[in-house]
Order: sequence, then C-alpha cells, then structure tokens
Amino acid sequence: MDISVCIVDDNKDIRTALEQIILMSDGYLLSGSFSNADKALEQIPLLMPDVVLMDINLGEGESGIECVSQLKSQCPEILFMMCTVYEEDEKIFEALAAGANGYILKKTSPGKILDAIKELYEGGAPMSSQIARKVVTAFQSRPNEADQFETATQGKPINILSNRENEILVLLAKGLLYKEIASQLFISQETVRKHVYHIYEKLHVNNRVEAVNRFFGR
Amino acid sequence: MDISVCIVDDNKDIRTALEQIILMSDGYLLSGSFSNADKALEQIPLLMPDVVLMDINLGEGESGIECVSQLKSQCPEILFMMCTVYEEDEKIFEALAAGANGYILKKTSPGKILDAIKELYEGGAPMSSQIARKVVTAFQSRPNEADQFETATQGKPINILSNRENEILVLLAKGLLYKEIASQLFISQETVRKHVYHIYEKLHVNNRVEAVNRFFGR
DNA sequence: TTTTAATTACCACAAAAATGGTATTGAGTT
DNA sequence: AACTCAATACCATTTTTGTGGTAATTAAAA
Repeated sequence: MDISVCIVDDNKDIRTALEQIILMSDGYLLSGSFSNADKALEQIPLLMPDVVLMDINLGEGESGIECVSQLKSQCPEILFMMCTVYEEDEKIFEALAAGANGYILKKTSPGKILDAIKELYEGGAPMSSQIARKVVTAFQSRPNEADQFETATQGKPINILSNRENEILVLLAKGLLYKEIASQLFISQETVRKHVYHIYEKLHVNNRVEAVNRFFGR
Repeated sequence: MDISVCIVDDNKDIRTALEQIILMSDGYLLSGSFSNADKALEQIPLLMPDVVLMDINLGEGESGIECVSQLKSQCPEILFMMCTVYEEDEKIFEALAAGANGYILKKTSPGKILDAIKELYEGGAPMSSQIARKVVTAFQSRPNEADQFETATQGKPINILSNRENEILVLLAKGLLYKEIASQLFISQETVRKHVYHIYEKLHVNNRVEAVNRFFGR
C-alpha cells in the first residue's frame, strides 16, 4: 500500500518541488497540498494521510507548530514531519513537543526525503543528531525535576516525622528502592526499612503510595 | 585537541578492535580500556575522558546501564555512547534514561564509529531512528508545563494508555492493593497484574510510585 | 480477510516491601 | 542516674509486587 502524503508549505516553489518528488515516486501518493494552516486544518482531518510534511514557518497566520499541535490532537495516527530550511533547533524541538514525529531539512535530497518518509511510516523518527540530543536531554531531565524543586514542586515535610524520616520520605516519593535509598544515604538497607516502618506507623498507612500521598498532601 | 576515549567491553576481541580503531586515528586518544564495570567505575572518574564507549552487556557483574548510571551521576560531563551487537530497543532506551548520550551498533564500520564519537563530542546524539522515535514518544507522553495547573491536584489520564489501564492507574495512585483493585473492578487479581505490567512497559517505569508520579505529571 | 490491540485469565519465579522482633549508640531530658 | 528518642543495624517471616511467559476472546484496523 502506498504511503499517502500531504504537504503544507507557504512557499510555492518549495511546495511544487515537494509535490513533484512525491508524484514521481512509486510507493508514495500525494493526497493534498496546502499553502497555509487554515486550509490544512480544514482538509487534513478529512484526507487522513499517513504522513504530513509541514513547513515550520508558514509566513502569515498560524505557525506550523500550532498547526501540528491542533491536528495531532484531532488525529493522533497521522505522522508529522517538520520541514525547515535552517536547523532552527529550538523551533523543531518545540514542534516535537507539540506532537511532531520527525523532521527533515528542505535541502535534503529527494531520495533522502522519500527515505525519511518511509522511515517515519515504519516507526522511526528521522531527525538530526543535534535535535536527538536535545530530546534525549529533555527526556533525561524529567526525573531530576523533582530533585531541584523538592520543596517548591509540592510535597512538604511532615512535622510528626523526624528529619531523617522526612528525608527518606522524599526518596520514597521518587520511587527509589530501599537499596537505592540506603546507598544514597550511606546507611544499611535494614535501617531504611526500619525508618519506613516508623513512617508508616506515624502516618497510619501501610504502603508506600499512601505515605507518598500524605507527603504530597493528598 | 584530541577527543579522549575510554572503552568498556568484556569481550576481548571487540575491545581490542575498538582500541585499534581509536589508536590508529588522528584526533582521537585512547585513555583507558576496561573489561568490567568495577574497573571502569574505579578508573573512569580519575581519567575523565571526553567519551566512553560502553558495552550494554558486560557479562557477569554490573550491566553497562548500571555502570553508566553511576558514572554519569559522578561525572555528568562525560559523554557515554552505548555499544551493542543487537538493536535491543528497550535496553538502549533504558540506557538513555540512565544518562547515556547515544549509541552505536558494534557492526558499524570503523569510520562511522569515529564519526559517531565526533558527533557525540560536538553535541549530537547518534542513535537509530527507531530509538529516536521511542525517546520522542516518551518525551511527548510527559505532561507539559501548561497542563500542570490542572494536574497538580488530580492527575490526568495518559494518552498512550488504554482506558482500562488509566482506570487502573487511578486506583494504583490511591495505594490500593491488587486484590482491592481486582474486587473493585470485578476482575481477577492476575488481570490487574497484567494491566499494571503493560502500564509499566508503556511508561518505561518499574514500580508503582514511578508510575503514579507520571500520572500526577512529575 | 488477516492482523493487531485490548481485555481477560492463569502460572511460576524472583525481587521487594511490610511486619515485628532484638539491640547498640549518642544526645537530650527528667 | 535513669529514661526516652532518634538513628543505626540485623534477623525471620509473610505478603505484595514485579517479570515474563501462555492463551482465549473480542473489537477494530489494515
């Protein structure tokens, strides 16, 4: 089955060039081509293509990113590949956060563009190594958020607990194992258990999640 | 300035081959080579290389992933590239979560390996398109900042989970036991387990608290 | 039509958590 | 001096979780 593709780009020359690439290739089907976000938002949910090539800068009106964000929430199955002239790291990153699945540079050769579409269609996420790093970093920084905003995020020390017990509760709330807590605090695992035992007694709970819920005031 | 590289691999042949690639190339410096995690954990913080090539399967003892996790927390500046024979998606994904910056397949040609090291050193994150997609998806499933206001008190369904899975996640978040969830939903405890198993797979977590933290957007 | 995803269920094994006991040390209090 | 509490550590046992198979049914999608 052919991969159906829609194109959204405000620049007529580039749009036509992309159309030609799709039209001239076996295994790909051009199902629509739009010069602005409004037309795309209207037509793409009806056409339901497999893949949309979306320009990031659509000139006047809505940006390609906003367009992806809206379309993706309506049609999560459609795969969006952002196209851009320059490697605007931050923009592409925003696009990925908005729901885009990959991106290519417009200067990419026709063959590579087709490859990238196929790659996307087959479960990949074509993107440059620089963007990948940003995504990986953002991904990795997620668990650390709790670290940095320990008190700010929410979750307050409980006054009936001792300092050490509160300290351990914070680590419990991150989902660490006893052995991990132990090595982090340089105490034995058995000691951690005992602290946890006392925490449960004082809070009148009998498992981790209930204790953590107290910590977060739920 | 040359890029200094350490190698960690339990297979002597592969290790020697990687050593040769580094030694024979201009612009790269071999600063250490280790056959197991213990030696690596001991020496790498002292050597402080720019890049570490780390085998995922280190045979006996600690895995390459655990090794990266520990070294990364000690020395966040060091870049870790995972090396593997097969495309073990889940493992590599775990490695990235643990702090790895990229990965290559061992079958990669020497020239490509050097390119990947340079790419890593220059801010990229060399990885296959399939892994990139996984990372992007995990990244997207994280609730964004704008949503955080609503989620602060209640928690919200995660779109990559099925309805039933979300339903169970809500009960998990209350700290209910499997048997309690089972009787509340009129299904068997084993079915609850299986749902939870899938929830953990999809969220890439491995215990209740981590899953619940996702639910509450942390 | 064939394939995929969701839901259900059971099993076995391993790992971790929970329960509840003892016991030592040091700091602070009565 | 005797007492309590917080923190440390170890032990034994049970319960609960986590991992990872198999498998049937149904609904939806390719």
